[in-house]
Amino acid sequence: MLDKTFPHAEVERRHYARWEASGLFSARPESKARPYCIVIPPPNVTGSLHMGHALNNTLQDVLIRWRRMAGDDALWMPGTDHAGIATQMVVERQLAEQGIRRQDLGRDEFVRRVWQWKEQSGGTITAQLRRLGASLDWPRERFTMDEGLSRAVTEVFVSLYRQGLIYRAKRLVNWDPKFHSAISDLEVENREVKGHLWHIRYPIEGEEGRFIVVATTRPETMLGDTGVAVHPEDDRFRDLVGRHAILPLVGRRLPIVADAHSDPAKGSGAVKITPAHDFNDFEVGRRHGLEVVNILDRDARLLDDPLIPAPYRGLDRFEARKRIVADLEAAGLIEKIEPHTHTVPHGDRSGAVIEPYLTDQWFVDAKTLAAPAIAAVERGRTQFVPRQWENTFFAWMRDIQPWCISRQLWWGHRIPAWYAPDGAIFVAHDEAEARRLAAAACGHEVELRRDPDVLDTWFSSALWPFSTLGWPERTPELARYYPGEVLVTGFDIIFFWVARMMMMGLHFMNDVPFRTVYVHALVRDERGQKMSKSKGNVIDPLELIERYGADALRFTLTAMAAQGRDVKLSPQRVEGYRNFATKLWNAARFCQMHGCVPVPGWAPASARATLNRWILGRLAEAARAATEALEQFRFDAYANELYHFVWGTFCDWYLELAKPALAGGDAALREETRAAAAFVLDATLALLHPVMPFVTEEIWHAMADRGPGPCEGRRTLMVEPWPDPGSLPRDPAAEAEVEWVVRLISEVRAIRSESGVPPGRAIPLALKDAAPATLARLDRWREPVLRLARLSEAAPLAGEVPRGAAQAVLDEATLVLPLADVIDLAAERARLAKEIARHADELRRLDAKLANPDFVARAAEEVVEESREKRAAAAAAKARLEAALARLAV
RNA sequence: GGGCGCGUAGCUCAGCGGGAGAGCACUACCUUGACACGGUAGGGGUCAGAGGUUCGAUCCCUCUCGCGCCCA
Repeated sequence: MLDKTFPHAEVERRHYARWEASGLFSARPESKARPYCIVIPPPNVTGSLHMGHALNNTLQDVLIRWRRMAGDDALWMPGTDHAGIATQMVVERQLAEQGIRRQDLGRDEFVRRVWQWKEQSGGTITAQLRRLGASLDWPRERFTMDEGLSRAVTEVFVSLYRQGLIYRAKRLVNWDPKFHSAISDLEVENREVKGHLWHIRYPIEGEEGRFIVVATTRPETMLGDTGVAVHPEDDRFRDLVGRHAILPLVGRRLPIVADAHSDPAKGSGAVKITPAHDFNDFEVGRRHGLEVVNILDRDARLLDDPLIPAPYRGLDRFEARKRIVADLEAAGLIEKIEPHTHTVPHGDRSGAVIEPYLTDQWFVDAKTLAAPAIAAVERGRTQFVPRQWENTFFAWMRDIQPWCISRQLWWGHRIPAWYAPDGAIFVAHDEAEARRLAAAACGHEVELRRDPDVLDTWFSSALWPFSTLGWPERTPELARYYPGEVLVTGFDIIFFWVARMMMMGLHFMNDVPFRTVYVHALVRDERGQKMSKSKGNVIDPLELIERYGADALRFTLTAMAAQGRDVKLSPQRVEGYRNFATKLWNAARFCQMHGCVPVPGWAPASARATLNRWILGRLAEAARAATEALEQFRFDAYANELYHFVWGTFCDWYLELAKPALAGGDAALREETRAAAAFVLDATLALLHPVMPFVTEEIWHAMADRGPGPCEGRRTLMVEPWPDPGSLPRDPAAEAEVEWVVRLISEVRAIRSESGVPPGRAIPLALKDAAPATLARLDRWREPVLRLARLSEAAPLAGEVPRGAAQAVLDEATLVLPLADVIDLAAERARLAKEIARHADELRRLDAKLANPDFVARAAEEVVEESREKRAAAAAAKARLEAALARLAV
C-alpha cells in the first residue's frame, strides 16, 4: 500500500539510477525509428545549475521523453563548454588568493591547473542535471576542449582560412584592459553612465585668439587626436575647413576636415578625431587620411613613450583624465563642462570599461557566412518559435560585423597559425604541416613561432551540432542525427550561439543545424526581477528539488513556460504543484485500495458502463489536447490540460462517481470499472511522464507487477507507448448523462451551501416537471447523487411544491428541496433573486441582439440559432425561478 | 532615436471576433473511510485609455498613456 504522501527524495535517486544504468536514455542508431535529436546548449563545465538551466533542460527533457515514448529514436546530446574567459578568471582568482599570478606559473603549468579545476568541479552541473531528471545520452557526453571537438575546431579554422573567410588584420577591437584581451562586440555591454561633456578650446593655427571648440566625453583621448571634424554644411566652421588646429598640451597640428559624422546639433558642433581609440573616429580618419596615434598600453594606461607629454606617461586613463582636465582648465582652455549621460561599453565578464584598441587580431568574415543563414530562415528551413524572434535574428544578421575570434587568453583552443621570422603566416592542422608549408614557401627550413592566442569559446560552440556527432569524421551518427530537430534556448544567446551555429552548420554541413529554434523566456523572481547574486533574490533549483521534489519543480517550470512571457517563479507556486503530485499519488492510492489493477489487453472500446465510457472520452480529449500542445511547443497548455484532467475530472468526478461500482455487488460492473480506472490512470501516468517522470514511474510500478523488461530486468514507463487518443471510444450520450449528474450535484450543493443547510444534514430532493428520461437517469445515479449531494432521498415531486422550499432549475426540471425548517429563508430569497437577475441580464442582452435586424441578416446562421436557443433557455429558467421565489414569499 | 513585447480578478497568467477563465491568495463551512499537500460553496474584473473596422470587439486596425527588453 502506498503511503499518504510521495517520498520524492528516495524515489528520485532510485529511479534515476535504474534509468541511467539501463542504457535507455541512449539513442538507438541501429533502429528503424525516426531519429529525433536535440543537442543541449552546453553549460559551463565548471558551473552549477541555476534556474535558467533548470527551465531550459526541463523543456528539453519533456520533448525528449515525449518523443521517446512516441517511438522515435530520441537522442539528447549532452556536454559542456570550456567557457574561456569565465573559467580562466575563476582559476586566476583562486591563484590570486595564494598570491600567485598566472605569469608566475607559465602557460603550460597554468593550463594544467585549469584542467585540474575542470576535473575537480566539472561533474557538478552534470550531476545536477541528473537530479533534475534529465534523460541525456550520457555515454555520448562531450566537452568543447576534448580531443575530437578540438580537431573539429582546427579543421574549421584551417578550412575557413584557406577559403579566405578567416583572416588576420589590424583593426580596432574592443579591448578589455582587465583581461588584456580582445572581446567580440557581443561581449560588450553598453551601460548608461552619468558623465560629463567637456568643451575644449583648440587654438586655430595662425590666428591668435581664435579657437575651435570640441566637445568630448573622454578628454584623455585628446593626446591621440589627429584631426578635428566639422559638418560640411555647418556655416559656423566653413572657413576653417582645410586649416589646422593646434592640439593643446601636445602641440600637434590637427587638420580640420569636413565630415558628416560631425553632428552640428550635438555638443559644440565640432568633434575631435582620435582614430586609434574610437570606432567612428577610425572611419573618419580613414576617409581623410588622418594619422593613427595609439596612446594606451594593454592596461589602458597612457604609454610611457615620447609621444606622450612627460607628466602623463604611465598614468591610468582615469587619473590622466583628471590631470588633463585640470591642466586645460589652468590654461583657460575649458569652455564649459556639462553633465552628460551617455552609454559606456563595459566587458560583460570583467565589468571593466572597454577601450577601442588597435591590434592585430583574427576575424571571421561573418557577412559572407551569414547570407545562407539568413536565406535558410527566410525560406523556413529553420523556424523560430515564437516567430517574432526571427526579426531579432534578421536584424543582427543583416548588419553583421566581422567577428573577432582571437582572445589573448591561455585557456581555450590555441589558434593553429605559425609565424615565420619575416611575419609570414602559416595556418595548418599541426606544426609539422606548418613547417612543410613554410619550407615550401621559403625554399628552406625556417624557425616558426606559434600564435599565442586562443579562440573565442563561441567559435567551438558554433560547431556543437555537428562536432558532437563526430565531425570531421563522417560517422553514422552524423548522417543520422544531423540536422537536429529542435534547439531549445534562451533569447539571450540568439546572437552568440544560434546565429553562429546556423552559419557554421550551413557552411560545413550544407544544411541547417536544426529545424526549429524554440526560444524560451528568462526565469525571474516572483516580483519580476532578474535573479542575481548581488540582489540576493536567487532561487536555487536544487533547494526546490530537495524541498518539493524534482517533479514539482519541473511541472512548475513547464506550466509557466508560456510563449513570449518571462517565468516569474515563486516557491509558493512550486508548492502548489507539489500538492498536485500528492493528489495524483492519492488518486493512485485509492485505485490501489479498490483493486484497480491494469488488465493486460483490456480494450477501452469494450467498456459498457456510462461512467467508464465517459471518462475514456475525457481521457481521449486530454490526450489529444496534451499531444497537440507539445507539437506546438505550448508547454504551459500541455501541463495545464493534464492538471485539470487529473484533478478536476478524474479525481473530483470519476473516482467519486465510481465508488458505488467499485464497492458494489455487481461483479461485472466492478471488474469493468476497476479495469477502466486502472487503464485511465495508466494512460494519465504516461501523459504526465515527460514532465513528472519520477512520481509517475513510481506509481506505475506500485499499481501492478509490470513484468520483465529492459530496466534492471523490469519494464519502465519511460519507454511505454504514448497514449493514442484515436483508440479511445467517444460517446456523446455518456458525456451528456454524466455532465447532467455533475450539474445536478453541483446545483444541490450550491443551494445547500448558500441557503445555510447544515453540512452534515441529509435532506430530501424532489424533481418537478422532470421528463421520464430524466427520472430514469436519476435512478441510474441515485447512489452517488445521494452521497455527493448529501441527500436523504431523491424522487419526483408528489403534489404541490411545499412552502418554504429551496428551488433551482436543471434543464426541463425544477429541483425542489422542501426545507422550511432548516433553510435560512432570507438567504434563499437572496440566492434566488441573484439567479433571476443573472438570467434577466442574459435575456436582455440576447433580446437586444436578436432585435437587431443586421445581426439576424448578417451573422452566421448557426450563431443566430444558438442565440435563439439560449434566449429560450434563459427565459424559461428565469420564469421558473420567479415562480419559486413567489412561492417562497408566501 | 529604431525595433520587439507586455498592460485581463489582490498576485501570476491563459483566452484572442459571437455567453469574461485558471492557479494561488481571500471568505465561510467541513476530523464524509484516497488525499487537510484535502473537500464544498462563495466574493472579486468599465479585459490600460480614446477612436476606427464589423451585425457584433477583451480579441482586428490606428493613436495615446504606462511597463519591460534588444539595438544605435
